[in-house]
Formats: sequence, structure tokens, C-alpha cells
Amino acid sequence: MGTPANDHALSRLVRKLESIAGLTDEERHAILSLPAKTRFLEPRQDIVRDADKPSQCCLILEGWICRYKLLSEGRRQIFSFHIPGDVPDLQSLHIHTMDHSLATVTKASVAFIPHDALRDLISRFPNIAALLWRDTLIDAGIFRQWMLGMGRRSAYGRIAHLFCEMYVKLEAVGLAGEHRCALPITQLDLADALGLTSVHVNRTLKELRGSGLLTLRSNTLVVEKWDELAQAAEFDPTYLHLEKRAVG
Amino acid sequence: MGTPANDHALSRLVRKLESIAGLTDEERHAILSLPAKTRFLEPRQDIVRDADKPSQCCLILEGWICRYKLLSEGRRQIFSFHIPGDVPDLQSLHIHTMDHSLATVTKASVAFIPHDALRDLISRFPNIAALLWRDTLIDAGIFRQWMLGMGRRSAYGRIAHLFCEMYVKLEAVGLAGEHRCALPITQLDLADALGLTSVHVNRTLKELRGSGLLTLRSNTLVVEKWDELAQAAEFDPTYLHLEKRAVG
DNA sequence: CGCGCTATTGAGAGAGCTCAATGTGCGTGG
DNA sequence: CCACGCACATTGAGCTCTCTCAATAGCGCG
Repeated sequence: MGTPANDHALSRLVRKLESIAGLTDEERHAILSLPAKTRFLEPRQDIVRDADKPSQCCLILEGWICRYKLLSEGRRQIFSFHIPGDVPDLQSLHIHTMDHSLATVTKASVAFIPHDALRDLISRFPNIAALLWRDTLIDAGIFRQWMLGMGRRSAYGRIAHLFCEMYVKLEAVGLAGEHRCALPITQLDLADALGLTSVHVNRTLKELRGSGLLTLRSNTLVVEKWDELAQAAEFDPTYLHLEKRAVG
Repeated sequence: MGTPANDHALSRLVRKLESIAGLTDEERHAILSLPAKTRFLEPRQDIVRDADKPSQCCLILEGWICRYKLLSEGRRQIFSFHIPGDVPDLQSLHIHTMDHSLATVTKASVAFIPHDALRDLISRFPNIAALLWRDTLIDAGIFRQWMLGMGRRSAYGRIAHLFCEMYVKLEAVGLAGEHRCALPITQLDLADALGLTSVHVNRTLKELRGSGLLTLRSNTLVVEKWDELAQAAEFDPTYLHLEKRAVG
């Protein structure tokens, strides 16, 4: 059953889902009544590991989290960054063995929701199931954009695209505005997400700053010229399918 | 209602789903009764285009199909290859605007199934919904592997990995065996899938042949040394989540 | 105030790209 | 049955984007 603390945590999920489609009172109540254990995590801490068989999902309340996988010789690829409201390992509900890892990027707080409770929820509320399914499909759409970037965009365009994407995603959940947002990741994280080297990210960032498109100080991104950045990135937000504006 | 011809077409979907989990007689019957229009398509023909709002999904009966997106100056990224039994645009059921295109690679035959019928099906059979959801999640897992390749694997490893993946997928639906399968794609397709140039694919293929790992003649791939190929690719099939063996 | 992590910069190397020419197989029409 | 055309595969030469290795600088925190 939901305690007041859980309600607070789970309201993040409610808001996220409501940013996509309406929920009935009953549905909202069912979500808020999910059992959830809140945990506070340090930066760079694994939450779920490659090959694990989790029995719960992780709702992000605060901080950034990423999915990644390692190859030999320390090569790492980050697949996605996740922000509050996301459930980055929702897939574990249907795919029992993890094929990648989940870790914090920053300090974070998360709520763990047991699979059983989620399965019960979606069997009682097919609408919620559809929303969650849809969410995983949007995730896949973001993967495709990253593929497009790694396969066919220059380092410059790739970084620009990621910044556009993160800004829009953060804005949609009320964590950004006025072309300004937090960007609490190192250049090494950026490199591993974009298929580059941190050295090259550094140089390209310098170029991006040099052309006056953005500034980046103390983990804050300020987009000075949105249109030009979006153009350099060939950024078209359709793939994020943000049909409604979310509340803060 | 399903005609005998449709039954034949839809049995491909039944077999695909049964390769993952059991279906009840009722579920099987419901799938076989889906309305479906079969069409024969030429190579390199678009089926659904970026920005379309489709009202049906496409079940592949024969041939290879790919998903791709274009950037300026003719840059193309292929996101996935699909083979008989796949429903490559299942996502259009929940995401109404296409953020990429779907096209044939080879001659193909496909069955179009209206969204309405699919929505009705999944609302009556939550089990089928779960299976289809799961299928889209595996798709996303394949995207992640491609990302990993484009971000962190050499051209050599990337090609090797794709070959391993396609072989295993084809084998799972009975279209490959004895380390031999059809590979009806051009080096340009390969390049666009891997984020490379067709020239470089050509040279790397030569290298792969040279090291005796495989042969490639008249669109047929023969893996001469599976273990070495898999090792060069760092191929681990876990991400395909093929829990059961399929029938031919 | 010093350690440790991250950012920055330099120099040289290399994987993969571009441009361009040539070869090869196959389907079509005569 | 042969000639042609076209698409695809192959090869060469030179280039550049990105990487590697390595050193230096800056910043946050105990």
C-alpha cells in the first residue's frame, strides 16, 4: 500500500504518464497505491547489472541515471540518459535477463517498485499498460536517433543533437526552461554516449562554444542560439512524441 | 475474418510468437482470424514513410525489409533488418506518427493487418499483448547492440557482429542452418546499417574472407569458423532472448 | 593545502572516408 | 545466343576526422 512518502514518489510517475495522456481517477489512485521503496544513491553506482534478473523496476525521483554496456578493454557504450519520472528498466518486466547495466550518473533518489505490483497494475488497467508500452517504444525511438547520430553525424552534430534532446526532455518535465538546463555529466560520459573519445568531445565542445551556440559552465548548459544549434544537429523533436506539455 | 490464404499468412505470426511462449488454442485461433491483406512488393520499395500516420501493421511473409531514416545530403542510416515472421512497424499501434521509414530490401510479400483488429486482439488477449510488447523490447535490445557496435566496435567487429546476429535470427525461424544463410543485401545496405562506407565495407569483407572466417558468394553467407567469428564480434546472443527453439 | 578527478592542450598516428576508375555478373532486347 | 546496359563489387591514392599517448591545468573537497 502507498504510504504518504510513496505517494510523493509515485506522483512523479503519475505526472509523467499524464504528460502523455489522461488518467482516470481510478488509474491515478492505483498508481499512487503501488508499493515503492525509496533509496538514495551515490554517483556512479550500479543499480542493476548486465545479466541480472531483477524483480523490481526503478522509478527515478531525482538525479540522472544511464544505461550502458561494457566490452573488453574497458570500452563502454552508454545507451541512454534518464531523468526524474523515467522508469529506465521497465523492460525487465518482460525480459527477464538484463542485457546491459543501469547506473547512476549523479547522486540520485529512486523508488523501487516490485514487478508483481506492476504486473497486477497493468493487468487491471490495460490503459496504463498501453501507456507504459508506448513509453518503451519512445525509448526505442531515442535509440534510433542515437544510432543515426553515431552512424551518420559528425562529432559536432552528434553533441549538438544530444544537447537538443536532453534540453527538450528536461523541459517536458519542468526541469528546464529559457534554453537553460543542468547537464551534470562529465565529458567522458558524453564521449561514451556518443561513441567518441573524451579528448575529442573536449575539442568539439570548444568549437561549439566558439561558434557561440552555447555556453557550458559548472554543469549548466545554456543554449545561446537554439535555432542554429537545432539546425547544426538536424534536430527534429518528432521522435520524442511529446504530444502534450507536462506540468512542472 | 480469416480466409484460408490469411491463415497461411498469419500462421507465420503464430509460429513466431510460439517460438517465444505458448499460446492457447483460443489465442491461436484469434490470431489466425485476423483480417490481413497480402501484397507482393519489389526490392527497394517504401512500405511506410517517415512522418506517415499508418492505420495498419505489416507482417513479413517473405523477403527482407529494413527500417531507415535519411539525413541531408543523402546520408542514410538503416536501423534494423527484418525477416519473415517479424512485424517491423508494430510500434505504429501506439505511436501514431512514423519517425522513420520502412522499405523492402529484397522482393517481399507482406500481410497488412489493420490497427483496429490488432487493438481488438490485444484488448481481448492480454497475453498476446504482453508477447508483442516483449517483441518490441527485444527490438530495442537489438538497437542497443547496434549502438554498441557503431560506438565502440571496429568495422571488422561490427560486420562480424551483424553476421552473427542475422545468422542466429534466421536460424531461429528455420531459415538458416549449418552455419549457412541467405544474405540478400548489398554492400551499400551493409554500410548504411553499420555506419560505414560501402568502400570500407568492401575492404573489410575482403579481410574477413582473407582470415578464413567466412565466405560470401551469390548472396549466401557461409560461416567457416563460427567460434572465431563470434569471438571477433564479441557476440553474445543473450540480447536476442531466444528462449525456445522455433520450428521451421 | 594537497589529493583526485575532470578539463584542456599538443603532437603524431591511424581507421575510415572521398573521389575516381575498373571489373563483373546478370537481365533484357534484338 | 549475343551485345548492351546497369547495378554492384573491387581497387587505388590521398585525405581528414577522430584516436592515442602524454603532459599540464583547474577545481572541489577533506
